[in-house]
Amino acid sequence: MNLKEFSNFLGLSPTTVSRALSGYPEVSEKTRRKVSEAARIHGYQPNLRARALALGRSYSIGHVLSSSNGNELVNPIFGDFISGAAEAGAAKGYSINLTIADQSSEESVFRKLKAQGSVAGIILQSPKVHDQRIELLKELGLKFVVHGRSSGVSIPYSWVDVNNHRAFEQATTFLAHMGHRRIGLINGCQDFDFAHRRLNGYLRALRAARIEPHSDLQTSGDMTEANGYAAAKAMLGLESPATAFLAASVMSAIGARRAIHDSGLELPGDVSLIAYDDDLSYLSNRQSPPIFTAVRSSVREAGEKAVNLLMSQIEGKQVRNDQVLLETELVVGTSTGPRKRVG
Amino acid sequence: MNLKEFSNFLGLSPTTVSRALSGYPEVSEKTRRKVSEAARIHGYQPNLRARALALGRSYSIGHVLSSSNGNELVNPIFGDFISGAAEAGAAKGYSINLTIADQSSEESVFRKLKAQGSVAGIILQSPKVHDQRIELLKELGLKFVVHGRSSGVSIPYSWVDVNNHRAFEQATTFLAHMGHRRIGLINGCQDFDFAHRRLNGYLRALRAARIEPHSDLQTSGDMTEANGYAAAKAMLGLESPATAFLAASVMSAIGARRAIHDSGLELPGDVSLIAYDDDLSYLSNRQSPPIFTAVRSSVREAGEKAVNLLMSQIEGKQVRNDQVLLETELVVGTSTGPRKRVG
DNA sequence: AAGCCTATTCAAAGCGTTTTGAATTTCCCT
DNA sequence: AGGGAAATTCAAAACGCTTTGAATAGGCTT
Repeated sequence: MNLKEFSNFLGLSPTTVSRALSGYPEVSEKTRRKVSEAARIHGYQPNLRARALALGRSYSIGHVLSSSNGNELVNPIFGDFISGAAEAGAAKGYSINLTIADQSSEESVFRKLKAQGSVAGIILQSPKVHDQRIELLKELGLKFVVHGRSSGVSIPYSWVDVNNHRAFEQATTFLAHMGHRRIGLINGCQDFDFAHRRLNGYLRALRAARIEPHSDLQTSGDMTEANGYAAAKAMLGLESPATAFLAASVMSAIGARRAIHDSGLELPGDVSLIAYDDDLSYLSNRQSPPIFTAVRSSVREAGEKAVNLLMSQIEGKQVRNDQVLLETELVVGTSTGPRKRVG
Repeated sequence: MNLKEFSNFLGLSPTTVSRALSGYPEVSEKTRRKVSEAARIHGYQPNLRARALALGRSYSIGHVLSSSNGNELVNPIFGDFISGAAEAGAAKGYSINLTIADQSSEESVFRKLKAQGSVAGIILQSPKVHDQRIELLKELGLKFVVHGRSSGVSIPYSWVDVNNHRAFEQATTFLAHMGHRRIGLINGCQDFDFAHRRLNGYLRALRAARIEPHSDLQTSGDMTEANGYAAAKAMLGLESPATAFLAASVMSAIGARRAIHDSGLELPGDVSLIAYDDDLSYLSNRQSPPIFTAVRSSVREAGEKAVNLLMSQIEGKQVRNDQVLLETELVVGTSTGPRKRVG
């Protein structure tokens, strides 16, 4: 059933029906009621494609999932992030348009999204240090919000990020106060901006505590269980082994925990461990007390915030470069304790 | 730049340009080359919304993410599944349309997708036992493929599923052959069809091995680390404790592993553990030897297969009810061993 | 060079909305 | 009852594409 048929059936013009349904004031309350009642009963809904064409905009928010070719690593936070984003969008009638692109085709995907007009705006994920895509998106004139920031990009843009620097500085300091001086950092991939900031926060705290940083105690890589295991295992095997760890995700923390057990050590008796906790729904660390001492910030909430920012940009008149910095909370769980005195 | 401008610029009619770009035979090779060259240089791409309207179909595949209200649990397999789906879709120019709905609004979301014509077809996720949505989708005349099956639904429909029954039967038998007789099942939520089938596979193997099933040894719930821990902990505390576990996901297996260590037991010395492994990219169990003995099937592959099935249904003339049953492989890792003889 | 058939190209009519500007109705006032 | 303003309603023109049916150009044959 299309508008023409439906309005014929009602004995009204398409104009009136369209206006009645969109809530314009030029239509009498009586006919509006009649129309919306009939629409409900007969299940009439305006065709979204036609509507988008006439309106010149699509009620859809683009996400481009990047598949680093070959290595098809899906970010574990993706599910929770997108679910938050979808919910925030749904509240205003937006749905999510998901595309996938490898590094080489990403630019052309953005251009296509722009030319085809299939999205009203874009959420950019996992920015790298000096991420080229930000300038590209500005240049293309696409509206976007970045989940994260990109060090080295000087033009203004809109973002939602966690205070990663402060989070890792705080966590490192916490361990230092417990007497730990061999603190291993199991970081995410260095290319990513958030990993970069976390490293800086860690180094800053070490400096403040007058602890010499050691490259042996700093690793970075995919935030998988396996990598967490390998990194922790290596740092426990050093001549002067780590007595505490900072893991970039609960997933790597789980791997580290396995390495600790494998090495015949106890948590938190022999070794301490702090995780960065994205508060993922299927990997909850919200027991009381929490399993892992952690710096926590909900990635779902970040998804919601990012979409809300984007929508205010879409609906707003002027371009705004709103920025939201989320703080983490340090929650103390059962994985940390004072450094064990040897001998 | 739209078609009219672009064709004006080329000194050709919109008709010819449109045909040249869509590869119709009625246009000379010479002009086609000229047109596509110019399109590349000037970055012309047909507006997707207008195209969809004219063609009467959208190049988009719908996924409805269900947010069981309040409890916002995102399925951990979602990321990998959707990434496989997106990739298969992208190969044929389809993008993914993601909507979110809670249980109560799900039906109206389907109706809306149909009425608005915003998707060419739908992928239905995580079917329950006798899932109402299947009949609804048939009735609405939407094309769809189910990821999983639904026991109790008798009408024919298209699906991609793993042989869950066989997988759990095989895993249980494997443990029984190692001498285990107290085998705990840490299952997914019973409402879901896959959990139902897994339970049946487990029971069948027990029967074949002449082991009496015990309700103490069967739990079901969200496939989280926390639940895996709680379930295993309880079964290890029984008067006659479990000596082996089957976990419905690697995530619950990790929780179970923690419970085992917490109870002062060793893996696989004291207790054995088999996981169902979705082969998630960030939770890989592909080390050699694998950490967990597991029944494995890639959920990413399932995503690809489901979308391919859907697209053949969309593009094909007649409605086909293709069905794909994926088999799991049993990979032996370091988490299983013969039952420890006591005393 | 004329004639015919085929290979190209084009103008115009959709697709299902929204929206502009005009036409109609309604209502109130004198 | 008549006139004018305000409140409703409508016809027609976009939006940017595809596609049908008609028109033109091109290539052969005689």
